[in-house]
Amino acid sequence: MDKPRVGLKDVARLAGVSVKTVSNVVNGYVHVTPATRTRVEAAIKELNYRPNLSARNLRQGRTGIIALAVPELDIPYFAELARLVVAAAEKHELTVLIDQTGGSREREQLVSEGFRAHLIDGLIFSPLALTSEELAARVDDTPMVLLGERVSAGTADHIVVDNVAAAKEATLHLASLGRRRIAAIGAQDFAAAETSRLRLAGYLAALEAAGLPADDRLVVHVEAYHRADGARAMARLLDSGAAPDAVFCFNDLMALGALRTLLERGYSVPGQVALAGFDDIEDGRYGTPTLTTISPDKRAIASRAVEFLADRMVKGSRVETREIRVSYELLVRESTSG
Amino acid sequence: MDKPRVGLKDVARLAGVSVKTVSNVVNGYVHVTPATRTRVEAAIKELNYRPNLSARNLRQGRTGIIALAVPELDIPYFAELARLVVAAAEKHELTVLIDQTGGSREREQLVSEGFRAHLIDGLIFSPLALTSEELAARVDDTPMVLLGERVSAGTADHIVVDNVAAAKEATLHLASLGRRRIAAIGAQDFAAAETSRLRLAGYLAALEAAGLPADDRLVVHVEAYHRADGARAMARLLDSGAAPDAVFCFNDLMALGALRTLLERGYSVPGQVALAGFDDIEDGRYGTPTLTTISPDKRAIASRAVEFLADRMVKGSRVETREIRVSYELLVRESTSG
DNA sequence: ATCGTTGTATTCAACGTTGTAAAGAAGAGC
DNA sequence: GCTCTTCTTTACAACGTTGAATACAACGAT
Repeated sequence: MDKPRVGLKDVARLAGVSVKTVSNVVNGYVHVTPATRTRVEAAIKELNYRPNLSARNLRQGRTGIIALAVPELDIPYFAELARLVVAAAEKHELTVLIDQTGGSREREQLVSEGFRAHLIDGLIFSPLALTSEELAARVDDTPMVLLGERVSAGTADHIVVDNVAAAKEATLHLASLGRRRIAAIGAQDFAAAETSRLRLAGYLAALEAAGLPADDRLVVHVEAYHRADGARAMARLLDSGAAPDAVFCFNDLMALGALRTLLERGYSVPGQVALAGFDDIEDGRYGTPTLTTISPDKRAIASRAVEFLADRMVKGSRVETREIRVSYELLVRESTSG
Repeated sequence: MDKPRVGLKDVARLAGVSVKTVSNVVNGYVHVTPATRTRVEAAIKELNYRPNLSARNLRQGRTGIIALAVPELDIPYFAELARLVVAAAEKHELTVLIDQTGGSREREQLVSEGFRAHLIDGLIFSPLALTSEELAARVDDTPMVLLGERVSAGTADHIVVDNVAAAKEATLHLASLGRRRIAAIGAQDFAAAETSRLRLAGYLAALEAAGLPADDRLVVHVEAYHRADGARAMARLLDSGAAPDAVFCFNDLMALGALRTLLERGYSVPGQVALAGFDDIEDGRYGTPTLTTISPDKRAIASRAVEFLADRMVKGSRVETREIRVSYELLVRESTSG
């Protein structure tokens, strides 16, 4: 008795009705006599029947599953986002399947080319390695919503935060504290590094607006946006003798790494070096000092992304591609105001 | 031209072969002439054909999808675990669908009762609210592997860490530093709180072994295992006048919260209060001070869980239920050895 | 020539659902 | 009693795929 595999057929036989009637009961169709309904429900319970989703999906041409493709789940920003997306999807009766790309071009290529085709009805994608051009070259026609800035990505719906303005605001905040040697951690060179480019642009714009000179030695490049990268970058910055009195890290994770390095070496934060990050991850609220950061409206990102996707799943590609900017907020905490 | 929906049929027509032949090519069946294969492959590419997984699944009776049900993705421990499970599943050619239960009895009940039935081939479940009895009462016959201690859960495969021994070791470590008033943060009362019970048992065992008196005022109860709970618990502990000189937190997240409270109030760590956690999440390695913790072998947990599941998906319920203990390690860091 | 044998391709049915169309039952109105 | 309508239930086909069985060559070996 390993696989009794019960289907509508079995329930129907037991209840003495047709398969379709059982189907009707399961789907809450209105015109079913209370008597039959009860009988069928009893049979369902007795056999412990569960609808076979594969069959249903095949028949209906849709699965009710959407994918969320992010670089890594244990980057807190994406974990928080994932939680919110799953919650938002639930409201639309959608299930979320999470794909980890590891930020590798290869895996992102796969995702974009639709290797989950026919399994998912839509895709929310936060690309790291793919350029706008590569994304535009996509052939698969599964509805997709992109997260994160991609210049000229007119080929898909798009949820963005005004990275330039936000980075500028964060940097200006540091300047407003009287800091003159404001460093930036998180510059990146490769083609697809939009986030880095935009935040750097905001940083530079702020320096100019504040009448501060831009100094190449204050801009530190990193490989990835992890704690370890921030820690290393900070170490390099300090060793270089650039003597920063403030640092804007392009994300919170690097800021936490940088913070660790600073404290390890006996610097006081914000006394000697003020520190600001980007993302508002929960860790930043519990470190010592707590972390000043740019807080993008993640809840909005998640819910708008799901909305867009749900909409496009109905309307198909007939609608113009849309782009939405969600709001952000500068949260001043101890790392700049202790 | 909204939904051209290409299937084997269309490819077959274009290539001038039968549907089955196309299927054979897609599945890498050996006996296909190079000529036909090339022709079919050309047709596939031209039409941009993708196999319909729902149909395939329906036919084969399996989906290749397993679910991982955890309380919350943005609890770093689970995020890290999720990443490892996804990676392990990939090796078995399985896709992971992640379910967030929020730790609510209702959602956990749903998961356990198999509301994803027929969509998933197996389930890796880390329950929080359900008792062993409730889990044992499960009717759904989808293979399941449980993560985390559940006394007498002989009904499903089971991956555990020796929580009692680990908690004891952590506490003994604190005692070995000469601390006499070692507090515990993370006690819980409800029926299903196995983790809490076991770690508490380990803590008490260590006190006894070290010849220290157990003091109720040093044991703090919490609602959940988040940073905020740890912070509040620590505050209560300090306010109560219990004057601890060390604290063992039942997870790292609470330890980070507790750390925040301690530093905020000017305590030196580990000078005045030493601090140890459990889980070895990455945050703990970058705080200041870095966090002493018990590091369960998460990689093993993930890979064994997937292995067990894959095995049971083949063998069904014929095999005896198994239980595996994975190893752990005490990592001494600054919060106890600064 | 005949008989396997092997390799290649096809036909057919089935997986479990649900939409469509239509059949049967039960009143309402004449 | 008869038709017309409304409610309830049914039979059938189809979704796209693949396993089983089978047809058809081509080739050696008899």
